[in-house]
Amino acid sequence: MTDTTIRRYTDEREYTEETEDDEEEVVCPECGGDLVSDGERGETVCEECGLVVEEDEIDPGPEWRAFDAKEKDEKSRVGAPTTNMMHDKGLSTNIGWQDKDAYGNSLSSRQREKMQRLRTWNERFRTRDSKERNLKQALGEIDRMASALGLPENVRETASVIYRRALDEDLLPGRSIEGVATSSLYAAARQAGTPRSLDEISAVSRVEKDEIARTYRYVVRELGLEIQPADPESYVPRFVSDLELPEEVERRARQLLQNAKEQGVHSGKSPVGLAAASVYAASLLTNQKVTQSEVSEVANISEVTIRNRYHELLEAEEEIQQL
DNA sequence: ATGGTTTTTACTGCGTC
DNA sequence: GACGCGGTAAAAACCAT
Repeated sequence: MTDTTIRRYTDEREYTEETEDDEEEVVCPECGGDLVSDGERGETVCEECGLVVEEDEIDPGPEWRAFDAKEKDEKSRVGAPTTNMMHDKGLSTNIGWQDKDAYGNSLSSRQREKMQRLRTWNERFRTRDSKERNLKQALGEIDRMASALGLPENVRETASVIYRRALDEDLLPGRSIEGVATSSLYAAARQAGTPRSLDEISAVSRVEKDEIARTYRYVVRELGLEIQPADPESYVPRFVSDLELPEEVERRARQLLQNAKEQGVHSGKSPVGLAAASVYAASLLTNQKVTQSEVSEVANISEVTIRNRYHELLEAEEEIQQL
């Protein structure tokens, strides 16, 4: 047991999951020969066997140079690398970037302008309504979960703000809407000081706990959300009311926790466990009849943990009184 | 992967109603 | 004897490296 460890119990540790992939080697899938790109037609052809490898319509990766033909020639790619990451798997309408018609002939300047406008609008609509749909579904989910957890209005709003930001920052591709929605709610609940444990959250979500945790970390990191480790005190009121204990217990519990904090006993421990223990200890001190198993029930914490924690709480209490 | 820390699980003994 | 409580050892979970 060390008192220097200031590990925080969080569900928010960051994992580095970023992988910077190098550009893939461009070789012919058939014969392995070098590929030569034909700027004229936007095709890539194998030197050896003449296989024509289709160029991608709209590059789903770095989108910003899809219209720049010169760049494209220099860094030509084979095929569309990540179509699965797109919500529609790249199946919705795409308009080629080249100003050629179906036969490879150049378009008149009038036509070119027209195509340009079409591209713009097609892109706008495509992304807009996919995002709208996305948002609608997510907000529905957030609402559903929030009411299942008895979370107030402001938390839902925060959650939806977080979700929107995630959407704007293109954090969605590769992650489920559900997962991100759940994570947003989790984050919002914590930010608002009415945290729900991962267990509680995952109970009402359609997503596995693991994924929620992972997505949560990701979202928090990408959006630079600042969320402190949950404060044990914020769980107290809920436990107290679930157990139908008087308000006196709540006050006492808070007091215990504050003392513990001053003594630094709480670092690295589960906030939920601490809260549960404080409630138990407090009801002991105020002569309420509550069993450990009852508390462990509402807090979703093992009795053993409650025992360990509440001893520590009482010790901390004594120490404080001696000063 | 590994290691250190915390939490959980499972079991046991003790006292009381 | 069931129940509440305490303790312990081993397993599992978790975070950090």
